[in-house]
Amino acid sequence: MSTERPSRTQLDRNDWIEGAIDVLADQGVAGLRVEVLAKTFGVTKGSFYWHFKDRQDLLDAVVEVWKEGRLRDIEKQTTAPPGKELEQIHHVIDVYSAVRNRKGISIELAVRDWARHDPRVNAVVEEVDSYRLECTRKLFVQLGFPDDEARARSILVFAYVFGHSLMAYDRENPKVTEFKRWIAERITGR
Amino acid sequence: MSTERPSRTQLDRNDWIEGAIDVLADQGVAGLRVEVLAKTFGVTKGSFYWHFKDRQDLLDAVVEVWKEGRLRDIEKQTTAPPGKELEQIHHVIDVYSAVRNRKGISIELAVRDWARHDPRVNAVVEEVDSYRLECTRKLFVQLGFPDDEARARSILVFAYVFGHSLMAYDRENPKVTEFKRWIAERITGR
DNA sequence: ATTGGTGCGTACGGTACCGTATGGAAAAAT
DNA sequence: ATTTTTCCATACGGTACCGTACGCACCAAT
Repeated sequence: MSTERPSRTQLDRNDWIEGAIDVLADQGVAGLRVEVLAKTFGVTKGSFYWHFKDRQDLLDAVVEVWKEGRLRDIEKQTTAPPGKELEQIHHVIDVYSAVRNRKGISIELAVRDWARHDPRVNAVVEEVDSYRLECTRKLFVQLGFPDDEARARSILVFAYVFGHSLMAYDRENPKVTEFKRWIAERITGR
Repeated sequence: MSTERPSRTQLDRNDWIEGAIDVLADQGVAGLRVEVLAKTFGVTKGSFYWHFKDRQDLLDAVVEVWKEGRLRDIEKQTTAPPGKELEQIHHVIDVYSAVRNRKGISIELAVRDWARHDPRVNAVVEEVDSYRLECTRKLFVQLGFPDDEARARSILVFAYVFGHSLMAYDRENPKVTEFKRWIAERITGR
């Protein structure tokens, strides 16, 4: 229905995982059913149970792939040449609260909701959050802020962007861009 | 298992709805099953289908009750006598990001996740959000901020508190209180 | 040509639900 | 004391899944 590959002859573990992440993005874990997912690939679950032990095996793999992807992205987005730190932080805020990257936000929210009911997922999310906060803290420190203030600002950064995506406030408001800029300035400014 | 009433002889519609909200808080909509809910009351679903047309009927009622409750709370929490506006805003931030009120936060997150997959619920959430933002805007205006800035600060307030509850950053960090205070100051200060 | 592994289809039993039909006890109304 | 209404139990059919057993076609190696 959505992401139908031009019917490659074979499916491997990664194809299943990517498909699962697509479903996760717009249905949540609850919508992640083996037989349904198989149908989107045009195969039966006989194929699925060849590549995976059971449904939980797929879920574990999804979390793992998500985690690795996040850690890589965070590292990429929080390394800045000296003098570009502020710009980099603004970039982070933009990426997470943008209308583009809609899918990324959906995945983020789906995983977080998943984490609320699954301790193992929750542990992964906490790990990712810690890394995010730590990397952002460093950026603020390099900007000359004291360590505690850098920590507080990092928390504010991500609480804001995630909360903003929760509220989905992008409903046809022409001043939204202006508000976003003001807020970003408020978070990062002196 | 959780909120077992001392077995009142009868159950009415409201009992079911309140029980449903409890389940919603710690399982999400996906965990809201008729037969399961009946079991927590010590009755069978025969009782449920007496009070409700079907499962959707219960879900609609839950959303409605949630909405009304929110609107009342918002009004209560955003009316301040002149001179107490700042204090009131800080109170709002506290309530939503507190360790107490854990259930309220769980419900809030569950409803928001629900809204992502149900347009009708989404409409209600947007309505509630609008009211929250509007009421908070007024408080900021009364504090002397220009209108646009008041709007931006309102968005920041709720994006922050919801995002903060998403991150669940209250894990044994002794400085959390201090950070929260700094952030709240940053959001409301000049 | 035969063998063995790979990748998937088919078929099955089992579970957890939803919604309906029906009956029955107990309280309320008459 | 009936009758009616209220509230719930029981029983049933149906659906959407999960996981397993097994079969079959295809390809590679020998």
